[in-house]
Amino acid sequence: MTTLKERAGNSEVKETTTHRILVVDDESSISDLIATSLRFVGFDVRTAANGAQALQIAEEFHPHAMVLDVMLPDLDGFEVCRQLRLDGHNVGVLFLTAKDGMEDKVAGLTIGGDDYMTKPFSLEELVARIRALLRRTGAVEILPDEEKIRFADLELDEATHEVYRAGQLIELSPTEFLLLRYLLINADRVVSKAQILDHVWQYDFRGDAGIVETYISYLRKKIDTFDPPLIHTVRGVGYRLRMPPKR
Amino acid sequence: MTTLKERAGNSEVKETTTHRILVVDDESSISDLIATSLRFVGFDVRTAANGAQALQIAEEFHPHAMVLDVMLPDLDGFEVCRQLRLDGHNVGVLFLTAKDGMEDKVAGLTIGGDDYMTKPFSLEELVARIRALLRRTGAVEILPDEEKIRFADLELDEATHEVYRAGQLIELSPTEFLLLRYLLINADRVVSKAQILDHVWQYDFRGDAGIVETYISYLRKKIDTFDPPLIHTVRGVGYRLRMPPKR
DNA sequence: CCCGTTGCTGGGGATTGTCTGAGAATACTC
DNA sequence: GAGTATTCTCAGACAATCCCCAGCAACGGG
Repeated sequence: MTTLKERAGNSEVKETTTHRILVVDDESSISDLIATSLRFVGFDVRTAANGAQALQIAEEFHPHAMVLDVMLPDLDGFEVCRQLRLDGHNVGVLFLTAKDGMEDKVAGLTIGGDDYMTKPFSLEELVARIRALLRRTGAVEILPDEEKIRFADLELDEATHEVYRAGQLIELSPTEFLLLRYLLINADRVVSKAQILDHVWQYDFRGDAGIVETYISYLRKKIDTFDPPLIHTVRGVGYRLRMPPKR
Repeated sequence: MTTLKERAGNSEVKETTTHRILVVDDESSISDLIATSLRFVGFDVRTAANGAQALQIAEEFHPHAMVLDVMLPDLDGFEVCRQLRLDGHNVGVLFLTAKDGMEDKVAGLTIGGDDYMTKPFSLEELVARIRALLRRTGAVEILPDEEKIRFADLELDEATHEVYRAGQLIELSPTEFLLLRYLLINADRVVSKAQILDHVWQYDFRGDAGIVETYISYLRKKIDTFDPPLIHTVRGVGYRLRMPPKR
């Protein structure tokens, strides 16, 4: 996996106003990864390694949202959440759960505005869900209410999971959808295959970057057979979504 | 008819005006669950863990409706209700009871606009009943009195529990009805199987999400054999009620 | 213009997600 | 208390998707 540092200064859409996010996970590799990613898109992030610490930090930090592993060394994630609510913190929570066993415990996690993801996940998805969470819990009037991303005659709707090109509905597989969203968020900028891999694929993906080429090819077949092609290859660097130079 | 335009965030229909609901249950996990759910659909919620506390809070909070466990550590639910009425509080009550002989007793005691449910229940149903309660007790001119939800040629009537597709009456089992209702409330947006499970099924359901597939299949057989199919699968994400793409 | 490098794309096997029917267990109804 | 409706589990069938590979195309430096 490429380091996230290399991306500094050249990608993602930054938040206009700073929202505070508290990330709680006992594996520092995971919380660092998440924190770096969230910071980079403009959030104000703090991390905690256990439940007690989380409660303590929340007390002074007053996060708008939390990323909370359900499996913590001391209190479990649910308890942390419950205590926060008792203290009157109106905070949206994105729970993280391992993909085994816990699945039944997951019941009840999506009531209210909360949400959950199973590990491993893709960072792109994490950021998208945090945004959705902030939007839902109403803590935020700043984020646009409409969950659509547009570029040229491309339109991607997060709520309905629909994609239109030139007004025409296009069916995409889950991975294709994530990839296109990443390209759209970074419209007009070049993104490297490594960046794409880091954001779109699950963080434990151990294949090579060739897979990105395959999926770019899929996307092109589906959305770029229309007239002005939008997905452009920047040889040796990566890909870029851009309008044809008009004159 | 529930207006869908006032939909907020990514699910449920929010109240236009805030109504105050007091939730009384000695199990904090239950009252938390209920409170979170009610808050999320826009109510102003307070909780109490026993009868005395309930009376005290009611004194200053003046709730429009209450969710009241009949089994409380001190006074029982009926007594709490009686005292409130004596004090001139015109409040609709939704009683909660465990699933044991008590049911008949409760049924006899729910006078006027009151209602009761046996534990465990589904959150979707709870919200529906609170709304019905507010409507009946008249405390509320704000909620629309026509209790119908429509989408395309589908019509669901909350008062009569009837469902029509293309003007034709369709018989649904209780669970099918709740599921369809949830889909209708979230018409046009994707809902995950986990969300459906959390809202439609009883909160103590410990099975896996496969049950949702089964019920979607039942629903399709009953309401989607008509011409434009409305229930659509979004692979890897969930389900969505939508009109046939009209372009 | 040649050739190494990089990117594109079709093929295909493995995996995963979804649908549906059958049947057991439970809850209702008369 | 028998008969019916409903809920829920499970497993097989089917299809979409994921991922790897290999051959070919395009590019660009010498």
